[in-house]
Amino acid sequence: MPKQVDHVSRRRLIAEAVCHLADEHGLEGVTLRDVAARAQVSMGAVQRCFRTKEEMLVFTLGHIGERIGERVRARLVRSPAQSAGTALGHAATEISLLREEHRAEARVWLAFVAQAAVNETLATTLRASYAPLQETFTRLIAEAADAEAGSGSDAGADGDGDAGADRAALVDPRREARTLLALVDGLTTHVLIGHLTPPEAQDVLHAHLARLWA
Amino acid sequence: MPKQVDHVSRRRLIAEAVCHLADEHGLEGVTLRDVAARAQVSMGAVQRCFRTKEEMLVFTLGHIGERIGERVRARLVRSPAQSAGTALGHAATEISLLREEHRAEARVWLAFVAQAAVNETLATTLRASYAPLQETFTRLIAEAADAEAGSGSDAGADGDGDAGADRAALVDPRREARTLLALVDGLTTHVLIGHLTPPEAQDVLHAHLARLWA
DNA sequence: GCCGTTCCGATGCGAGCGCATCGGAACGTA
DNA sequence: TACGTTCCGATGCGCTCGCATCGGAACGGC
Repeated sequence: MPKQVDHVSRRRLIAEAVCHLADEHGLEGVTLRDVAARAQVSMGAVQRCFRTKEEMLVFTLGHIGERIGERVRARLVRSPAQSAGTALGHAATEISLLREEHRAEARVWLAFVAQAAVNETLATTLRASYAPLQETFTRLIAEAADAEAGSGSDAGADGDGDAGADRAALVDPRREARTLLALVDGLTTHVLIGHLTPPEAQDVLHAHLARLWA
Repeated sequence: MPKQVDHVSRRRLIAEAVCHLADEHGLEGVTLRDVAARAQVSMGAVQRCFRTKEEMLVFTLGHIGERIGERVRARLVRSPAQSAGTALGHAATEISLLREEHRAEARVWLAFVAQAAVNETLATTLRASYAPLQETFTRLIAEAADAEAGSGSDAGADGDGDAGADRAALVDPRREARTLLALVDGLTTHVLIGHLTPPEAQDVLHAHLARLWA
């Protein structure tokens, strides 16, 4: 066998270049030539890895989705000892992409989301990333509600003596997960366009989470 | 004076054409030629109205923002007799753009939001639309909280006897407005990419509003 | 009726795009 | 070492883009 290259890692390398360019100039600023230049490979190499530009974009989107999902998972195993409620807060903070180092990722994500609204292939890829994310959040919320129902309230300020079980029955974990996911995406968007500052968004998110249990 | 045309109405006509095209193929599918064809004018006419493409896009964005803001305002004056709480619900439903006839508007909006993340001019225009919207929601929430504090709870199911005043003090209207705005935008986005169905989003929104007062 | 002004449709230009093509470099195998 | 296979960098093609240009149509004032 003659020269052989690692296609997988090269595809990832190219996907990273796509991300950098999309972060700077939006998806419209992503051209095969610029991608090749940014990835330090030739255009021919890019064309070998991806038959068309769309194939490249779809792969990149999947790549980002995987990375974000992985980050949430990593964050969850990093803090397993604490309550499900705090774990939920950590996970939500993780996907809100508010920290400066993830701002670029958020911009790229937003660019793809907009494109997915008019491109079914991208939309499918995007949904494939959202589904497990929502699943994870649903589970976390259910666990947190169970924990709250089982023990007394740990951080509540008011003297409400009602059993948590009642509240757990009132909270629909799936609906709450959807709410949280949509809220986080909306906050991220508003930060990106400068309508909210990161601390303001953080404050909103924190308040929402706090109300979930209070 | 020789031939004179109504520039204002022509600009609006062109803006509508931009919206139609952006709805179908995203902002990338908006070219001067296609816009001219869709608006049934020549390319020269488009170039006369807008010196550059960007100027056209900025105007279009402002146009949409104005239209949405106007719709909210119209909805509010149409149902003034009811409580501030229901008015809030109506306004939120209005900007969530979930109804089929507004889905196109939502897609265009999303396309512009994504572009605004990498284009300061668009971002400024966008913020100019969000600011009064948030202002309106802040006011509505404050009024609703006041009304709740003044009278007894009207729809609460639990037998909680706490005075509403305490709760009103706990609710920060501005923060709630930010939350609601972000949630609505997130829900709209998730509907557009097919992650949620309109009824699901409607359900989430309704539950969130209900919890605001309960 | 001629003129001055405003408008616009058609056309051209340079640039940049995605994609196809191909000659040769690189490298394991015999 | 000679060969066969895999890879890739360079180049070209056809196309579309935003924008500039310009000749003439439309129309009120003199």
